[in-house]
Amino acid sequence: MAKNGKISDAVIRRLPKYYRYLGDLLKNGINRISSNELSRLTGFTASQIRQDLNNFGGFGQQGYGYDAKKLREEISKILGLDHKYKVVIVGAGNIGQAVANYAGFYEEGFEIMALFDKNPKLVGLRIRDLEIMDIDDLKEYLTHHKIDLVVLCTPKEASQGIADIVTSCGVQAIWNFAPTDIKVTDNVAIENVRMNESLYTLVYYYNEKSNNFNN
Amino acid sequence: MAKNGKISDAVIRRLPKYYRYLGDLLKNGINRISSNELSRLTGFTASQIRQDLNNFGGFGQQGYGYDAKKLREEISKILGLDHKYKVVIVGAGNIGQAVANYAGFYEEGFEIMALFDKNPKLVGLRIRDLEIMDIDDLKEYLTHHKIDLVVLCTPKEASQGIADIVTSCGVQAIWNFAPTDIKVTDNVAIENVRMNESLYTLVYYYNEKSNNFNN
DNA sequence: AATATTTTGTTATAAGCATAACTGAAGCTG
DNA sequence: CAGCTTCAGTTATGCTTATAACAAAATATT
Repeated sequence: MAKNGKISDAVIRRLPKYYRYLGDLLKNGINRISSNELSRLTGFTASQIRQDLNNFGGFGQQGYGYDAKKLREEISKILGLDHKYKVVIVGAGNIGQAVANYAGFYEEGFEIMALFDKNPKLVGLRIRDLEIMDIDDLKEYLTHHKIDLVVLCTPKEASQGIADIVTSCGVQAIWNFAPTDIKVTDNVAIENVRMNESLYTLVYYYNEKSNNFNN
Repeated sequence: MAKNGKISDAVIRRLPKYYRYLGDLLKNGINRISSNELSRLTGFTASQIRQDLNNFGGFGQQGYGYDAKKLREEISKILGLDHKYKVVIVGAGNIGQAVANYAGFYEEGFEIMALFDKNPKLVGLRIRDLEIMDIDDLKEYLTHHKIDLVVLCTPKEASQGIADIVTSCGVQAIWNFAPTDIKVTDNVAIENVRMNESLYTLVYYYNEKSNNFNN
């Protein structure tokens, strides 16, 4: 752990993977798991796994391992997946609709309350049970509904403006799919999904491997 | 740089961001940029930026800075964005369609050649200029077309199987949107877009910040 | 033209992170 | 139930990555 006592970002980003594999194990009826076995599954070293989990307390037992169900619940609590979250999607284009339609989020407690878009051709259209609303009504909506999380799927030119609006209405978490950097105050959590950067990185490694073949 | 002479992943993943901001600068008619100014824009330290760029050669000039156009071209070459790539999307559901419809990829040289899906209701449907093809014809298609990159947007149960098929047909790059770990041989580049993990991480930080408020 | 300033390239230092090693507790075996 | 094995928790080590410092080169200034 860092000297300031804060858990490092790298650790936090490994937790969802543990969470996923523990879920898989439970589905297969396996309830006992060692750091060694988890290492084999996740690709992280057993040492790292033990250290990661120990940041939050001793969830395991020497000579036995970890109880998969208990451990998964603990990680769930750490991440906050034991709560429900009210979500609004802004930008109901391709990505916005894809997020809205992704059933997996519902299962984990993310409830999509509304979708907004600027495009009159989209406004009024129904996605799942929700009618896409006019973005001009976003501020009004947010002042009357306590929303935890806004998914930002707007074109990059509009993103900062929307972010300003939603944070001014008290929203404290933004999941940003726009390929731009959003500035928010320190009390707002923001997480970027940078598909462009991901793709470019892939291409780099693709070429690196292809070049090897030509040597 | 690491001892083995290989550029570290962290460096590679910063390059797209430099690339993006350099593009923005050029759009605004700015052609001279210092590491200090780039630092202000990207949030990375000037020191890190200089070190990153120096991994690939001295693109700047002391006392002057970097020529934005030249530097952007260099990064383009490093990442391989100066080439064109033929892309096939497997899984034409929400995410597959979103990727297909995202115009930005075309601009950067990624040409979507075909879409495949298993669902008979989707097969035959047109996305942009492309008719969604039956997944049973995927192997046949790949044996007759040289494809650089496959975008995997299938349900997680199907993903490994599809990955096996496409790699056996010589595809050496997979952009995986399925929330599962795909095993590929060492000559295949794989990049995962883990939306679940991104969302869970966001929720962790959201709660961390909210808790602070209650103290 | 001489000097001060800017700014990179590069080296040195420090911080962060991951791996390895160790200790002791619990489970397993004969 | 004694000894052996397993395995988590924890400490120590090593490596990687980021930051800071510095020297040299080019630019800008007077």
